[in-house]
Amino acid sequence: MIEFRQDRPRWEQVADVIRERIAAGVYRPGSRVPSENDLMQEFGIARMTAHKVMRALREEGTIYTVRGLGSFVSQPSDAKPPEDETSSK
Amino acid sequence: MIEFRQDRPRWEQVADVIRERIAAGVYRPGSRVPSENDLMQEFGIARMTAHKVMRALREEGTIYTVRGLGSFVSQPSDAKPPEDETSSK
DNA sequence: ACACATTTGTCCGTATGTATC
DNA sequence: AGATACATACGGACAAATGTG
Repeated sequence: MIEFRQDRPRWEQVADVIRERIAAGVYRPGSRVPSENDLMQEFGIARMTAHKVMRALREEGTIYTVRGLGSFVSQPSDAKPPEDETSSK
Repeated sequence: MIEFRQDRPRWEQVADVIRERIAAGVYRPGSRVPSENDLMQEFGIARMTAHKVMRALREEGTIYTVRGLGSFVSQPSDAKPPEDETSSK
């Protein structure tokens, strides 16, 4: 169990942990990262807080999310799954 | 249609109703209780709320659940049915 | 073997209300 | 007033187990 600092939002601190695990290869490209429910369990946070974590990681391109399935580590070759029809391909 | 009180969670109030019906013999031991879909219809609640109701009743041992089949009233004599492949049949 | 419907398990997206800082 | 955090609640979607045809 991690200790939450008082001077920074919890969702940022949890996002840091996930980011570190990806960098360390604990979660590899294409594999699933913990669900919001998992984060709730592991870090003892509410669902909305866990949701903020995933949204932050998604918006920076670290992960991508499939509704009803889960979130996955982005592939280095395909960091941002495209909402991009103009320049891709 | 029941009236939901504002001071208690809906899933608790629905669980109360199911519990009362079991106590009254409306749903008897071994017989099926309404599915989550049924609860959605009857009480006008969302599926996740219905799911919470069933989880609460399951965790207190009032019912047991078989995925793909439904949930059933626990037998007083057999409150928690084992996964038993050796002696069944 | 296959398709289909039903049901539960699990997932994410979102909104509201409350409390705290 | 605003940001953070929690609990509740609704909605939509995919997966797996079960039973029937």
